[in-house]
Amino acid sequence: MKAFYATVEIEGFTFAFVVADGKVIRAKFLTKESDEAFAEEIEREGIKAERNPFALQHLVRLLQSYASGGRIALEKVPVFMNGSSHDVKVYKAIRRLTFGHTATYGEIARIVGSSARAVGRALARNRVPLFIPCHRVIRSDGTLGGFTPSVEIKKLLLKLEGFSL
DNA sequence: GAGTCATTTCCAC
DNA sequence: GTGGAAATGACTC
Repeated sequence: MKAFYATVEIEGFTFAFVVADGKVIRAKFLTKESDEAFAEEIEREGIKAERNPFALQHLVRLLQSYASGGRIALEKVPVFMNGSSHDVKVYKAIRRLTFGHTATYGEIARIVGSSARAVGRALARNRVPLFIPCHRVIRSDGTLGGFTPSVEIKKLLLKLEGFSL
């Protein structure tokens, strides 16, 4: 598969994403690893990704304005969802959450007919964070819950969307 | 199967 | 109201 990748700085974190066939197939906040390491990780999955911010400049701009506080509907960007049918149901439910809205794990669970615990597991495996806005899913007691790789990122993203934490 | 979770809910204090 | 335990369901090994 032929794919392109690019990175964007969001609030001091590097966000890398891979696009193939006009869809985002993989995204990740890089905490420790370099973007080269990210490219290698992608390649191990059988995807040859070439760094080409120019080809992806539309998305790069979108992310940059999101990073500077713009109301960008990232959940509208086409993504490739892989995972079990349960995972995909969870992802679809979450993509209905628009900018500035949140839901609890339990609410998502009721929509897809599973349990809060299972929703958390599905989100932990989310391959396209931000585009599937898993940071908008919080715990019912008002605390954040978890985030991979770091809740600090979840906190930042929610702050970007206007929540005071 | 047993063990692992990015949770929730219920029931004693 | 708080704290702990049980229920929970999908997943991995």
